[in-house]
Amino acid sequence: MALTGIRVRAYSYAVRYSKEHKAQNHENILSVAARSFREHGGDSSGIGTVMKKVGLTKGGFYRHFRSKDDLFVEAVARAFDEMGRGMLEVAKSAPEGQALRAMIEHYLSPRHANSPGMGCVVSALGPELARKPLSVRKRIEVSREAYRERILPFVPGKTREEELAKFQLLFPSMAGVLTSARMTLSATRREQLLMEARNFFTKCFAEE
Amino acid sequence: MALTGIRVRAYSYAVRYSKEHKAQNHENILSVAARSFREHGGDSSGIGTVMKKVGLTKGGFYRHFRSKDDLFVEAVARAFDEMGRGMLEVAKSAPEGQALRAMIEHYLSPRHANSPGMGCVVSALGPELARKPLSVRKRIEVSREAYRERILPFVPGKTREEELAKFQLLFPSMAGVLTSARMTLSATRREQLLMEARNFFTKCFAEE
DNA sequence: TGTACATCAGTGAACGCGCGTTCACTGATGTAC
DNA sequence: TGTACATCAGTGAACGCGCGTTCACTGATGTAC
Repeated sequence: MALTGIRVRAYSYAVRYSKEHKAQNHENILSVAARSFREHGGDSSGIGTVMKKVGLTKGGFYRHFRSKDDLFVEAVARAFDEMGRGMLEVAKSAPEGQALRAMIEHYLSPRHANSPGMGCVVSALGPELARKPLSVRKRIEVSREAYRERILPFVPGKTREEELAKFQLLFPSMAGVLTSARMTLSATRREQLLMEARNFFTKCFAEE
Repeated sequence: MALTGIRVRAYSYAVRYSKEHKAQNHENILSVAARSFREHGGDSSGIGTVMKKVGLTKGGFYRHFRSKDDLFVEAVARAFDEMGRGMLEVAKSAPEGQALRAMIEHYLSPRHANSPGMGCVVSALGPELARKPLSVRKRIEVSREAYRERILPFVPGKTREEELAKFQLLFPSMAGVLTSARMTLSATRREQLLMEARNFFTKCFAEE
């Protein structure tokens, strides 16, 4: 055993399942986790549950990730990516000059409010992310910045600083409103809040 | 034992500790919990830790609360109350007509961003609250509404509906920005974000 | 062509740990008589 | 005035449970020879 580590491997052995098979399971774990974390929070969604939903047993988890923290970081990255992809689609299929408006309406839609598992990471996990240890927060900030960079081209502004400043106000504010909407029990009051917020943010950020 | 339950009690017996002593411990548990929940989240701050900080053992907890959920609800109520009290102080010591502006500056201060354990419940626990079972959310909504009613007199508006609409936009938005600020690793970027947000919200809501 | 064997994704049982909760007990109190 | 006793806040050990993690094992694969 100890010797094999030193021995030069001139060829690669076959694996039980194809590389594609493993990659597929890896993807499945990630996307199930990305949803589960946003839906139930990091502490309340366990590895066992995630793996069962993927169709595997929890023991196999560690062939894919080194720890739950690792999964968390990668699932959050996946969630930011999904969210970014959705936003880009909305922006690109909006009429000329209406991209940001369309994104605001998408973000503050009842649909988004009612499906946290498929929605914005900040609104679903923000405070929890802020409490994570530094090493985790550093990695999460990277994927958050990637998300921001995808949205930024659709934020009006003369300079990049101006765009950044607007983004940093608009998106966190919308996240807060969305969280607040999710806290609101009455469906009519929730939808009213979302509507007022759509009007407000559109007027402030997406009108010329 | 079984019989004593049926017997009519014509008087009340003395207790080991005075009523004040128990009430004091009750208060201590609540305020330690209110802080601990906001600092570490509901799942990560345990009854044992809270009781130890109060100077008691965890077994005694159930002489004060029926369950952890009960503590959570009451601690959140306490947190809303503390927050409301602080806000009122800020509002009342502000110059004439500057109350809301002062509250915005207080809310979006670096001090508030750096001490989640003593700050806004929505910013520290929002998504978690939205995930709680209905019975818990109902009780929490009550204390949130009490908080809102204390702030409302300082929100400008011709009708109550107008004030409500403004409150519902301003405070959740600020909560989102605060959470986002707490997620931001760079202290300078965090303070810059807070400053920009103070300017923005003041301009939008507290200027005539 | 045949066979021994290195591979590693996935299994399922087990581990230690901390949690919320329970419970028999303690002991200071002060009322009942 | 004296004493038996009901009280209940708080103690500390124990409970069951689910969690993240570990590990010996399985078994299909296909290369080395």
